[in-house]
Amino acid sequence: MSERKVRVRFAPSPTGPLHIGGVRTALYNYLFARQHSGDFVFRIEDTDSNRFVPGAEEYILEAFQWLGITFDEGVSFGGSYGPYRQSERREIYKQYVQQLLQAGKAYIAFDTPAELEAKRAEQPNFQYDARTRLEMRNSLSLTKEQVEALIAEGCQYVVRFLVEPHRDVHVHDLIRGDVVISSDVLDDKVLYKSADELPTYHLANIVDDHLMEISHVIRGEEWLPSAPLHVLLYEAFGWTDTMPCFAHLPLLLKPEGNGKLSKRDGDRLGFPVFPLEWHDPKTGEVSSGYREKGYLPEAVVNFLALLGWNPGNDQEVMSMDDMVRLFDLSRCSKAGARFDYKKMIWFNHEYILNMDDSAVAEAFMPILKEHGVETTPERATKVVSLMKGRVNFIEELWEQASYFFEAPEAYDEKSLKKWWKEEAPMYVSELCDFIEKNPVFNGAELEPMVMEWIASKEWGVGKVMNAFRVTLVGAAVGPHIFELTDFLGKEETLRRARRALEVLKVE
RNA sequence: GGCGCUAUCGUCUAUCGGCUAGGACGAGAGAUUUUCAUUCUCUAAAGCGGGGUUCGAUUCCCCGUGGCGCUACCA
Repeated sequence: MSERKVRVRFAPSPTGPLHIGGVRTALYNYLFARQHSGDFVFRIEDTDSNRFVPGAEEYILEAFQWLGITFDEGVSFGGSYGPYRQSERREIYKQYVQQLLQAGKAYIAFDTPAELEAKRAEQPNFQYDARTRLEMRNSLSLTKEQVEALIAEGCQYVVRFLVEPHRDVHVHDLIRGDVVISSDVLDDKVLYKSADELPTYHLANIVDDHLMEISHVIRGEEWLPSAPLHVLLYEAFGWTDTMPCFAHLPLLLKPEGNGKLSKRDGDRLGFPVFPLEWHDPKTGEVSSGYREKGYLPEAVVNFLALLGWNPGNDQEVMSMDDMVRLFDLSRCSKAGARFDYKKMIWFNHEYILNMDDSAVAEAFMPILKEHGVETTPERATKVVSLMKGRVNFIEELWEQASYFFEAPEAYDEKSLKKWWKEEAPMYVSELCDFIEKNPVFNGAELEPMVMEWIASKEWGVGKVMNAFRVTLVGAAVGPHIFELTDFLGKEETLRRARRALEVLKVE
C-alpha cells in the first residue's frame, strides 16, 4: 500500500506486570518490525493517573530484556519522536484537543460522574450520542455564556468527540478484512478530562501514533470495537492519508472454562501468566513468573508465537531469526486461542534438549551450589549429558541427579522390595570384591568383564545389577550403571556399595 | 440488552473448491533397556446445525447456535 517506513509500537499502560497476552502482542510487533527492517517503539500510556503502579514500567522493560525482544526507540531507549511517556505530553494533547474543539468536531461537557450514573440508572441503554447529547449539560445544549461561566467557576469538564450519526465506518483490518460499523452505535467518547489535564487513551493514542509516524497498529482484539472511533478521529484531524494499517490479534483464552486468560488463572492452574515474578507493591501479593519457574525465554517466545500464528508448514521449533523470516500477519488466526501450558512445558523440554550440555551445566552449577555441592563445570556437564533428556526444567536436574553428587542416605522402599531380595547382599558383596581386585575400572572395559563374571556365576544380570544400582543410587532409577560408576570413581563406588551393605543388613 | 469478531481432533493448528481431512501437544498401546526415564513405532481422536451457490463444499454466501470481546471521565 504505502511505501513509507514500517514503524510499529508496543504501548502498555504501567498498571501492573506485563500479561503474557501483552507479550505475544509485543512479539508480533517485534517480528513484523524486524522483518521489514522497521522501527519498534516503546511507548508508555499512563494517561490514567489513578491506575499508575510504581515499578510496572521497570518490570516491563526487564521482561522484554529477558525475552530477547528489543526496541529501537521509546521510553529508556531514546529517539527523535519523544517524549514517549504520555504523561509528559500534556501540552501536545491540549493543542490537538483545541484543534478539534475549534473545528466543531468535539465539545465540552459538564455532566458529573454522578449525573451520568443517574442517567444510566433511569435509562439502562443510555448512550451519550447524537440522540441524547442535547439533553445533557454541554457546550451544545448550553449557551456560550453559560459555558464560559461554568469554566470560570472552576467546574470540571470533559471534552467529548462529536460522532456524526448515520455513517458506515470502515476499518480495514489486515487479519479480518473490511469491518463496517454504523456510527449510530458509537458514543461521544471522552477525549480529555480537565481534572487531571490528561487525554483519554483514544485521543492520546491517535495523536501519538500520528506524530510518531506509526505505520501499522498491531494490537489485541479487545480494541476492535473502538477501531471505528479511531478511524473517525484520524478523519477529524485530517490524517486519513497517513492512517496506520490495523491488525487485531485473536485473544488468549483460559486453558479451561470460559473467558480470556486472566491474571488469576495462572497460579490457580499451576502456570505463570507473567514473564517475570511480580511483587505487588500494594498488597504484597506475589505472582509467579516464567523466568523464576525455570522456563527458557526462547521456549516461551516460541510457544507464544504459535498461539495465533503458524508458518504454514509443520515446523514448530523455531529460533527468533526463523520467526522474523517467516512471520506473516495474513497467517494469523482469527479465533481466540486457549493457552495450553502442557505444550509450553514441552517446548521447554525441547529447548533444553537442543541446548549445549555445557550451557545447561552453566545454569545447573548455581543450583548445585545451593544444595551445598561444589563441583567442576566438567563434571556438571557430564551429568547434564546423561540426564537432561529426562527433565522439563533445568531445576529438575537436581531431583533427578542429586545422587551423582551425594551418596544416598535412605533407600527407596519399593526398589528394595523389588531388588533387595535374600541374595542381593551376597551379589553386591561379591561384586565389590570383584571390582576391587579388577585391574581396570573404566566402564567401557569393566562392563564386559562384569558381564562375563556374572555369567560364569550363573546369576541373573538384572538381579545383580539392580541390587548394585540400589546401593549406589538409593533407588531403582538412573542412567546406565557403568556411566554412574565412571562418574563416581572406584573409591566412591565401593564405599557406597559397602555402606549400603552395612545399613541394609539390620533389616 | 446492543454492537462487533469468531467456529476443523480434548488443546494449538494445516487445508486458500476435489479429502483416504495432515502435523504437534496431551492420551492410550507396543518396542528397546540390567532400573527409571529418554527415544522410537503404532492407535484412538475433528469439519456446530440448517439452507443456498456449484459437477463438487471443511473451504464461498445467508440464517441459527455456541464461544469471545466491547459497551467507563480504564487502557
